[in-house]
Amino acid sequence: MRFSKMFITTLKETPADAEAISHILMLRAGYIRQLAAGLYIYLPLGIRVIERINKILREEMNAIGAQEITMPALHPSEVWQETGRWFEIGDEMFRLKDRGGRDMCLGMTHEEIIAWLAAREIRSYRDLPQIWYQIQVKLRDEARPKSGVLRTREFLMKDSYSLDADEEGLERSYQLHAGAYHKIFSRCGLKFYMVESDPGMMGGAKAHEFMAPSPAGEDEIVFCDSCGYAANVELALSVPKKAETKNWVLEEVSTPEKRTVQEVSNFLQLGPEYFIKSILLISEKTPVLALVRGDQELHEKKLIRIIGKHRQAHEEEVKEILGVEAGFIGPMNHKIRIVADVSLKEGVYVSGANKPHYHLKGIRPGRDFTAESHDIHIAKRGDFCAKCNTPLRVEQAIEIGNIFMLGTKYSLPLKAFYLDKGGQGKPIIMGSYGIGPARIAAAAIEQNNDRDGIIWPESIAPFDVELLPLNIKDAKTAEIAEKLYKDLIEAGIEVLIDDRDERAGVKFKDADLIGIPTQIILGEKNLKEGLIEIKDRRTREAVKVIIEEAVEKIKGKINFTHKGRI
RNA sequence: CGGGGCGUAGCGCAGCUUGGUUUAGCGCACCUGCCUUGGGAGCAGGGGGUCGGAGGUUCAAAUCCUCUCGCCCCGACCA
Repeated sequence: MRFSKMFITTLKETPADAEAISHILMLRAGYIRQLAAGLYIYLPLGIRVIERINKILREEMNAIGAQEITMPALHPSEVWQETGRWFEIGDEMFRLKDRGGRDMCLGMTHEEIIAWLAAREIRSYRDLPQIWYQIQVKLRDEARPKSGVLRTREFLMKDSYSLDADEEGLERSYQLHAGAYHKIFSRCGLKFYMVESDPGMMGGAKAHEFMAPSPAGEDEIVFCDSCGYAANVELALSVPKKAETKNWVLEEVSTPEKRTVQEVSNFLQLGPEYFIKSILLISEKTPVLALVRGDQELHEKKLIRIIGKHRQAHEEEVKEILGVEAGFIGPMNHKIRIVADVSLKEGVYVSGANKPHYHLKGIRPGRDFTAESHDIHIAKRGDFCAKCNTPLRVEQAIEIGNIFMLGTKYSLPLKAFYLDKGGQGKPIIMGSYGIGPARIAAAAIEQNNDRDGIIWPESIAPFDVELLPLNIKDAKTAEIAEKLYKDLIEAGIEVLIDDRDERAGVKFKDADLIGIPTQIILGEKNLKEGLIEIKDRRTREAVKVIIEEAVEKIKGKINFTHKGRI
């Protein structure tokens, strides 16, 4: 491809709207343009990267026996009503009516459509297992699109779905996907982790996320370097540092106007780890008192899994239910359900006395109150691994893929059944698996860039090499550049030749910005000696080679295995 | 949805507080010519905006007021 013919518009300055590195660089280097919030145009360079990623996706999906199909982005509401998600999902679903007044929606994911298809086409256990996938657009009316291509309202997704006869089959399909995902992200040159994740509204028993560590990521993941435990903070278990058990006897202490843990802690000159925070919540059925240690934060999502959907109680409700004003609530003498964090299994604490302006010192869990014990705090750095007691690490990351075991959540309502060997009708066991190609591209940039621009992993760069004839008006330069260009293409290498009549500085700057991993520099002085330069974008190391040997040397530098070309 | 910031030429910005001396300005980009060719050159000439939109105040509005649309960031949410 010729630079002069290709639509490449680089920007010298950082657009004011961009903050994330990948967003800034994709804009500046001419990969994308923004149409509206969360809606992006992919320019010629951008689509080349996406296509290369998609090629890897297809190869690895096909390798585990998955079959490509394509489903509509526009869905009738009925299938979504049958699984209930039409009603469960709120504003995030784009809804519309067709000319006949029928409710429709734009597909945010395709479990319903797959189950619909399976219900019609799968009849016997002999038809199973199946893995179907597509690389197609998803539409979600995100509350807050952000960080360029990292969170958008319309995005490409490789989504696959497994159909199995039983749980063992699902486990196999799940493992096949986990394996394929490892290969995909490795081939894309990403640093990533597979972590346990919350199945959330997708339903089902087990789920994992693939996370590319980056400060631009929206997720936090917790790691144990000793036993390998890795999980999203949304469900990560941890054991907070123990507080020394004091020799207190149970006594009331006066704490006038001191309501928050912070205030009482300062007032009594005691660390927050000696306090019990008591939070009254109203779940769908009943009030629940949640207890966490004063230095811990209550984790809403963990609690949802235990008591279901809930909200904080209003001030009046606190008085009505517990008979005391907020700020002086303690765990003792209540008749309602109490859920305490695991860190409160033992120790001795201070908490509200259930009496205005008084706290109780010397409270012992078990003796003074009883509660259900669950991990309901937010795991943080320095906490200990719940499995092996090693200090945990926390890292920010971009979610680049996820895998879910769904079970029968979709097959039952959509009547996707098959007949087993005994002629019995059984629901198909499903799994669903997603990867966002744009997030792979953005994560690759977040993980690989420098002051001058992008440094693409070879496998997903828009081109393998960029040819830089510095002075295109010099006849010899032009002639050698053209020959090299043709020879490289013939050798199966994808080349961008900067054939513009620009000064050397401009070409260098653009080449570094665009980030093609290998640069071939043709300067007049070197050419006179029969030499060209092969320069590595990442290390900036350059080697001079004899023109005649250039093609072989370049082929040697490019990692062909990475591209799956062998 | 709550909080904050911002909309002036393709991009980055100044002007707005104290309305009129601005036919709205600067840098980059763009067009023409000369010159230059190893890290976003130089000189000369030139084109382009009516200040997000609507309404209002005023003799006079980019500047003041009201409404509205859009974008970014933090939070909530996130199948």
